[in-house]
Parts: sequence; structure tokens; C-alpha cells
Amino acid sequence: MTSLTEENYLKAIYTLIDSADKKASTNEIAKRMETKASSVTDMLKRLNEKKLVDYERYKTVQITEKGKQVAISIIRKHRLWEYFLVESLNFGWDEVHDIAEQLEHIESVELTNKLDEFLGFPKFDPHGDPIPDSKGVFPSRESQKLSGVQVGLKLIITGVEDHSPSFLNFLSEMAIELGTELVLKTKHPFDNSIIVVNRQNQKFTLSQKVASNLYIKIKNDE
Amino acid sequence: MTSLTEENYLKAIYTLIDSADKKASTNEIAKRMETKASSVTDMLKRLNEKKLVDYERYKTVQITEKGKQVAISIIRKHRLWEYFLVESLNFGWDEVHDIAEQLEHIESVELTNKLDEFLGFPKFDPHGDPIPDSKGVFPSRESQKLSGVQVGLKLIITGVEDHSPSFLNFLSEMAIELGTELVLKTKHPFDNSIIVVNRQNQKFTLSQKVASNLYIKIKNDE
DNA sequence: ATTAAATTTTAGATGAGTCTAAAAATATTA
DNA sequence: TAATATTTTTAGACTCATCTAAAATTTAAT
Repeated sequence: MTSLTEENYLKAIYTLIDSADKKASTNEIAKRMETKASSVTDMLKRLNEKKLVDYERYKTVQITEKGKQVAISIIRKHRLWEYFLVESLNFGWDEVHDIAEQLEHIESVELTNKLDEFLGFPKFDPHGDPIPDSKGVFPSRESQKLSGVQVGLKLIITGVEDHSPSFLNFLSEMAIELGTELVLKTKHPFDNSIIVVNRQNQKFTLSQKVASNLYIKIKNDE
Repeated sequence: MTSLTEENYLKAIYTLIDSADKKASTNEIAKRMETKASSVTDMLKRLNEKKLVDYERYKTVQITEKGKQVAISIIRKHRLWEYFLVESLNFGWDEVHDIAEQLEHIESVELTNKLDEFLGFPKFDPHGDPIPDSKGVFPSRESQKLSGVQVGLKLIITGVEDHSPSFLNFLSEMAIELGTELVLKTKHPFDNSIIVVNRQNQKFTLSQKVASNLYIKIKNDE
């Protein structure tokens, strides 16, 4: 049995180790969990007892296979619920994170799988993040960051790196959402900002920071 | 802010006081919460502090208006989620209680109201229990217990009093569910058992206990 | 290689929620 | 009404998750 708090720690540790390639130090975990390092140490001992992480004092943490499965299950639930909130209940994609943080801890494999089926087995959530299937396997994203693309290509927005409401709001204001089609017009090497054009022929300047927080797929001409 | 545990206590106290007309004694609450009387006393002090109940030591508890609103909100969420699980996700009506016990604590008024809207503002949950609206008002049930009905009448099952899986399972075996039409044939005064006939002309004997756990509506002949 | 700085861990406390065992108050019954 | 039984409350202890402050360890820098 994993408690709600343990689940949140495992999710944070998994995300640090596997998604980002930062190493999961006590301080990194504390920052992500918005708690103190001493609390993290206590929890790491408990998780180690339960064989959910491999932990030795003063060394960085490794997540075990068992711990990874728990983390992936939470992520699966989080993303399925986000999809439900946006697609079925008409929430905006910038409003669903906090609610999904609660729903992700509902315990019932059958519920998760029936929800998945109800939604039509979606592969990506409203932020473009991949949804692992019932066996814990992620679909491949087939996309790259906007900041690494050549001028002139036609692109489709497929996801975001930064999920903060402020960033998502900013995108909304420029009418950028999942599936939006853009053409990359210019790159300014001096500050790494770029200029994109949408289908309505409106031009937008995006900073390096924005561009590196957007995932895109290159669109083949029809 | 009310914690998950506080919410569960309030729900139990509200159900004891308002639904059943038992008075909410420490022991009654302890039994319903499957905990010890001493734990109940501790919690009553906390709830009293927060003005969610009126409590004086050695006296029976009263729930405040504030506490009642919290309890009704939990009940509303519980029944909406049960409706969702049965109608949208195709769970059986005997499988949804434990999952709804978890979902009822998800905190977001907007979520609850959007779910309500998505489901088409249902008035009764899959067990026939009334769903309070967003203002906390219950629809009237317009039904009575099977045990109090005269012989010869055509009836429709509208709800159950006992929600235990064993009882719901028992009903399933006799093909009795919400909306099932029955005619009351005989009443045996000696043990208060009754005989009913369904539309397939099958006869069933129901004990007093079963009959008093079924809500029905009398059907007017077309 | 010592010293200084940063990170990590322990020690001890706190709060929520629970428990057991014993004491206090209320209710029942002879 | 006095004795007994039942109910309810207190007292003290436990677990989970957290905190602050101080100690231990590792890393970086002179």
C-alpha cells in the first residue's frame, strides 16, 4: 500500500530521473516537492524500506522497478483525467492540472482502464504529453522542440514543456494551442528569438525561452 | 478547510441525524465509522472548534448549518460520481460504492457542476437515491418502502435502503434492478414475507427484511 | 591538503488521527 | 434511592508526515 504522499514523492523522483536527466538529489526532490530536505531524507528511508527506491545515506537515489511502476501508474491516471476534463467536461487545458493532481490518486485499476476505454484510448493528453497504456508503455512522441527547427518549415504544435498556468495563458493569448499550424519564418541568432506565422497570416515573435518550451511536429506538404 | 477524515465524520453524522432519525450518539457514530468511541470524542471536539457541529461533552451531537452544507456537498459528489461510473463507464451498480467513496472528496466546485451538466443533471443515482443540486436542495423521492404496500398493486423499483454489495448481489440474482416492474401478489402476516411477480410471470418470495430495504413507486395503469 | 561551502542527515518537536485502558458521567433497574 | 450497567470521556502512547536547529559528510576552492 502506498500512501498519497509516497505516491507524490515517487512521481517527483521518477520525473527527475527519467524525464529530465537531472539526478535525484535530496535538494532537487525537496525543491520539486516544495518541502524541506530533512523531510525528504525521512521519506527516502521509508521508500527504501518498502523497496520503492534504492537509497543509501549521502548518495543520490535510484528508483526501483517497483517504484517506477507506481510512478507510471500515477502519471497514466493524471493524464487520462486531464484528457477527460478537457474533452468531456470542456475545461480549458490551463485549468485542469490541480484537479488532475487529486484525481491521479484514486485507487482502482478497473476505473482507470474503463476511463481509458471511454475516452477512446488517447495517446497524448491535452498538453501533448504521452499517456502510458495499461501495461505502463509510453507511446513515442515523434516530435521535437521548436527551438531546434530550421527556417521555412510548416509545423504543428504537439505539446509543451512548461506546464505553468502563466505559460499556458500566454499561449492562449496568441491563439496557440495543440494542433495549431505555424510556419517558421525567421531566426534571430542574436537573441535566439524566432518569428512564426499562423494560418491567418499573423506574425508572432517568440523568445528563445518560449520556443524551447514548445514541442512541434514537422508537417509534410500535402 | 475540512480534511478527508472530517468530511467522512460529517457525512456519517448528517446521515444519522437527517436521513435515519436515530440520534447521533458517540457510539452510533463510532459504529458507522468503524472506529472507537474515544476517537469519535476527539473528532467531535475538533469539529466543534470549527463550528461544524454543536457538541457538549456527554450530550448528543447536533450538526450545524455549516456542517450540513459540507455533508450535502459530499453526498452530491458521491451520487454524481456513482451515476457517472454506471452510466458512462458501464460499471455495475453494485461495484461503484468504494470508488465513489474516494471520488467524493475531490475538491473543486467547478468540477462537480461540470460533471453534473455533462451527465444531464440527473435527479437520482443508480441506487435511486436523490442527488442534491448545486444549491444543496434534494429532489423529492415520491416513493415508499415495498414493505408498506397493499396487495394487488403494480410497482416500480426506485431505490434501495441497504447498499451493501451482498444485498445488491442478491437483487441481481433475482433480476431486480432500478425500474423493474413487479406486482405484489400475497402478504404472509405470519412472517411478513411477500410474494411478487415480475413481467416474465416469475414468482419470488421476499422476506420482510428484503421488502423493507426496497423503495418502490406505485404504477398507475395505462 | 586544509579550509570553506554546500549538501545531507540526525535529533527532537509538533499536529492529525488513531488506539487501549482506566476514570467519569449518565442511564437503568431492582 | 442505591447499585449496576452502559456510555462517554480522559490520559497516555503510537504512526505518518512535517518542521527547525544542529551535526555529519561530501564537494569545491584556495
